[in-house]
Parts: sequence; C-alpha cells; structure tokens
Amino acid sequence: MVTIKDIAKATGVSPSTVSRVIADNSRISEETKAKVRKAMEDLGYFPNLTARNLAVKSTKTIGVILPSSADKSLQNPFFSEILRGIGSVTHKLQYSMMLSSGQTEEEIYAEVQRIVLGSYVDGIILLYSRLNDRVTQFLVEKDFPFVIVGKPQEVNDRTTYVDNDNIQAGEDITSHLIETGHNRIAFIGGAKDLVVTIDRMQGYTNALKKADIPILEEYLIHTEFLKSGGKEAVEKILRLPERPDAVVVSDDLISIGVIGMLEESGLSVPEDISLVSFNNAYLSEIIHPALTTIDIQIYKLGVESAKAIIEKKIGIDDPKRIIIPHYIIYRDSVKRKS
Amino acid sequence: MVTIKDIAKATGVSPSTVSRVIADNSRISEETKAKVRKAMEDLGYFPNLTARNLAVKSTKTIGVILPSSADKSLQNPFFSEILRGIGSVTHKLQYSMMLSSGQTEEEIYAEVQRIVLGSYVDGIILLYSRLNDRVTQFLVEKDFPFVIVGKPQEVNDRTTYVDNDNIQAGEDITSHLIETGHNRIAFIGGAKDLVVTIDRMQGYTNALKKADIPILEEYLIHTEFLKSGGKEAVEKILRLPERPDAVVVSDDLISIGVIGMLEESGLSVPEDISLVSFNNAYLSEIIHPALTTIDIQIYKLGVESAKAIIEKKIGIDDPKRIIIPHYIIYRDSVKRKS
DNA sequence: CTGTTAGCGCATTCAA
DNA sequence: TTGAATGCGCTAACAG
Repeated sequence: MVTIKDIAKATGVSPSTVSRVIADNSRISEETKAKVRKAMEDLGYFPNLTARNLAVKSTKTIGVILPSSADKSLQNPFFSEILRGIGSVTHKLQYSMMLSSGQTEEEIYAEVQRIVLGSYVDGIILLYSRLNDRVTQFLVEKDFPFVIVGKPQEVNDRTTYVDNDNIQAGEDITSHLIETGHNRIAFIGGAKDLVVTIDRMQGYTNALKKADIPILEEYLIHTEFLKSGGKEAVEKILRLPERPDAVVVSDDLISIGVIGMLEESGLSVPEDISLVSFNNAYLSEIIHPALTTIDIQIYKLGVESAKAIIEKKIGIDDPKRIIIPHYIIYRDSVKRKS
Repeated sequence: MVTIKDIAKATGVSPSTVSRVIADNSRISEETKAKVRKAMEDLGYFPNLTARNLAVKSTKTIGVILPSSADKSLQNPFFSEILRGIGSVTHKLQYSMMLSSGQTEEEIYAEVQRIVLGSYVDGIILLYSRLNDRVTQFLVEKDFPFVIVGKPQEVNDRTTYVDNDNIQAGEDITSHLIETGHNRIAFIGGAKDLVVTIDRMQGYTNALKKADIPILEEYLIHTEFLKSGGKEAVEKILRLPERPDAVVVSDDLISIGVIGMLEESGLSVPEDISLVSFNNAYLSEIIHPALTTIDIQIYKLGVESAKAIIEKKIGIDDPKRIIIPHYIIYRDSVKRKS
C-alpha cells in the first residue's frame, strides 16, 4: 500500500504537506500541489479511509437500521426504494451507508450498540418505529444523532423524524371515494399497532365524519399481510347486509391481495367495488386494475431523512418534524357513481 | 470517550493487557481478566472499531453493490430479500455491511474505487452482472476479493459467483406445462440482455425441443417491466392464429403485469391460459390466481454469497461456482389439460 | 502471565 | 508556504 509518506518521499516534501494538498489547503503553493498530485497519480495513491477516520474522529458514514427480519414488512418494496433515496444523498455528500439488520429486536440492539459505541457511524436512520423501542431509548440516552422514518409512537419532541401526514392522506383518499359517490366504505389495514395504519385509519374516519357517514365497526378490518386470515375477513365483510361499495386499503401490497380475494369471491374492481390504496409502489401501476393510490414519495422520505442527519447535525436541542407531501394518483380502481 | 488507556490506568495494568482481555487471550490470568472486565463495565468502555481496524488492517465489513439506480430492477423485492440473506451472515460473523449504490455506472465505479482503494471493506458482493463491466474489471485487476450474485457474462473462471441453474429451472417449469397438457407455450421475459433472462429462455427452448414442440419466433416476447409496450405485445400474441395455451414468465413482478393485461383482454388465468413464473416473491402467493412459480431461494443466494467472501477468503486462485437449488411451487395458475 | 515499544496512515498544532 | 512533532485508539512483536 502506498501511503502519504511514500508520496512525500517521492516529492521531497513532508507528509504534512501531502496531507494538506489532499485537503486542498489554500496555503500550499500551486506548484507544490501540482507536483504532489502528479506523484499521487504516478504512484497510485489513495487515502486510507480508516486512518483518516481515526484522525478526524468521524467516519462520514451513517447507519441505516432495518426492522427485525421477523417483520414481514421487509418484503415490501418500500425498503428498496427508501434505500435508494438515502443512498442518493449519502453518495452525493461523499458519505457511506452502513446497513444493519437482525433477526430479533435483541440482535438489532446489539448491532446498534456496536456501531454507535464503536464510533463506526456518525448518525443513524431508523427505518421503523416501534413502541417502547430499546434502540430508540439507547440513542436518546447517548444523545446520539438519529432520525426516524415514520412517526415515533411517543412524540417526545426530543426526536427528529420524517414522515407523511398520513392522517391527512387517509382523509384525502377517503374523501375522493365519497366525492365519487360512495358511501359504504370499508377500511382494510395492516397490523393495528403500526402508527402508519392507525394514522391512515384516523384519516378515514375523519373523512367519514365530515360527510356524516356513520362509522361501522364491521367495516374496519385489520390483517397481517393477508391471505390466510384475510380471505375470510373480506368474505365476511362482503356478506354484510350492507355490502361496502368501496374500500380503503392501507398498502399497495395488501391491495393486491384484496383484489385477488374479491375476485375469488366473484367481485370485480371497480365495477362491483371501488378500491383506493397507499404508497404507489411500482406494482400499483402494473396490476389490473391499475390502482388509484396515494403517492407518499418513498424516495423522498429517504432523501430527507439522509439530509437530516448529514446536513444539519441533528441533536436533541433541535428536533425536527419533516413532513413529505403526498398526492393522489388517479387510476382505474375507482368507479365514479354520481 | 473512554479508551483502553483509561481502563488500564483504572486497573493498574498496561494497555496491552487490556487489549488482550478484549481479545480473550488465553495467556491472561482469569483474575486480571475479571478485574479488567469489571473496570470496562464500570467505566462503560467500548472498543473503537476504527482504531482497531487501522491496527489490524482489516475492517470486517463487506461492501454490497447495487445496480445503478437507473436500473428498474431495483424495484424488485429481490433486493430486500437478498440483503436480508447477506445481513444474516454478516451479522452472525460480526461483520458489517456497507451498501453502495449510484445513479450511473460511473458513480458506482467511483464508489467502489473509493471503498476498495480506501481499504474500507474486506470484500465486495456485486448484486448485478453486466457485460463489460468496469467495476468487475477493476476488481479483477486489483485482485480484490469479490463475488457476483448471478452469472457473470464472461465466465472467465477467474471470478466466483453464486447463482441458480436458471437454464434447468426454465426447463423444469416449462416441462411442467408440457406435462399438464399444454403445447402452445409462449415466453415473456425482461430485458433481453440480462443473463438471467437468457438462461431461463434457454431452458424454455430446451424443454420445447425435448418435447418436439416447435419454437415459434412470435411466441418470444421481451418487455422492460411492461405496462406500456408490454400490453400491445401481449395483445398481439393473443391474436395469433395459434393462440398460446400457456405462458412462461421470467419474473413474478412481470407475471402480475401479464395477468393484468390478459384480464384486460378478457382472458383469465388459468382458465383460458396457464401461467408459470420465477422467483416466488411474496406477491406470487397473494395475487389471484396464486402463482405456480420457481422458488429460487433469494435469501439463500444472499447467505451463500456472504459466506463466500467472508468464510473462505476468495481469491483468484480458487474461484467457485455456487449453485443454489431451485424448486417448483405448485399453486393455482396452471390448469391441467390432460 | 504481563509490560514496553513501536506503528497502523493520516491530520493538525506549533514553529519556522 | 512548509516541516517537525504529536496523537487518534488499538494491536502486536519483543522482552521479561
């Protein structure tokens, strides 16, 4: 390996001078800069990141923590997309991106501890938000810079997060259904302890209330990424005396399952029942019918979260709430009834 | 920050002794070990990874390179899944996982150069394989340990890779169609310059030949993750005098699009036309009809690739071909006709 | 079984 | 504008 010393020797300057031209220090003459740079080129020099990190006490890498593998949500294209968003800014800003996962919550905790206490990252992005999360607590305790993608359960205004306004989004998309003449609207969500599900359902009920449509308990169905239990649940809903004429589904992936189940039950979307959804995953465009869905700008969620920890040094002192705008993508899963 | 010196001082031993108990060196008495460990506990000591890395000249982290963001394939759940697989072994073996991406091929190249030349990673996993890839060439030149997931275009037996036997898989699934009584079988693939597509189509033609079924040019259709051009292409195929009674689709995601398009054309799967697919993404189970598809064990692809660079120190001297077995998942998208 | 010394490769303070 | 010296935190001979 060719080090700073080698090129110093070759150029006849001191190592510190070389170090300075690497940093493009203004107090170095252009001619020595040129001379040194040529030597670097010739000898094939490349700065050792580890050594630099040790010297400057910063790694210019941020850790990205995935939910535990047990979490089914990991199958969601959401993650590829947000990783792309994060990667785009880490790359541009010359940062690296360290990915951490684990089978269990325990493993993840150990992992985070390792990279944080081991000074292996300068900041952390949490790609999940769980209630009473040890990781979050640890980060807060250590006063370590981190940002959560999604809304933290306990908004203790000591944590920065980037999220959509899912309540508003839920209301918007439900209102669209109402405006197009639907009034028996069901809601199908994922795990009911996820904040995102709760928020979207909240928006759903808000819209119903504003339109003076009664909220029926039997129209609220939760399903863990369906297929098994989901099927019967949907069948049940469809056998109600007042069968829904529309359904709000909290995730595109679930929508695909729902459409499949409806078809099995002999119902087609949107002729027999309209459907709206969230996320605007690639799939929502491809499936038949193409989904009318809320684009939550996943990529941007990633971008903003990365910017948050990198550009502004997140600290307990200046927590931020970054809300990414959403908008409705109108496609073919809603039938105008009036 | 509490360092090795601090706890040395506190315990009255030398820094090297402390270092040794960290490494659990056998030549340190149990009592000093205990004493030192207690001090570490009390003072909240945690080894600085960067410093250690510099000293031992190894980072215990492996770089994972995603295809350029331009690549549509990034939307594929494939990546989350393989990342999970890789992560499971890096985690278990106490390694870290550095994720690199970039908008363009150029960016990726710069990134790889940075982490390799900067000694930031001990090995590289390439999550793509492109023809005449600068990155691959660079890695080979530098004699840097790396492994490719998927089959390298030019199998120069100097590179280690982990892949499925996609030719065999293509033949297997096509044969299943033939055995169930189909004989007008079309093939729908993604970009035709992807090795995986080529291999699967090869298997498809192999199966046809073995069954003495003629291979029709007009039954071969390629589509870049359809919707736009894909629709008409499928419609065209359906209008042929000899309409196919089955179709082999090279990716679950594409299958979803295909099913959608068939429906739009008034055809249903598997009643009017059978469909088989590849990957066994989560979706293939959820959609209606549930897909008969090849499980390529994505997770395992990740696991094996990680094991390859970590456990055995990959080198030019011992390239390996690791083939992950595949198997057919029988579900509801194929109609038995005989 | 443990301490001393040196060094990993780079950045930075202090002089000059 | 440049050089010498020191240190980042840890590991690894080499002694003892």
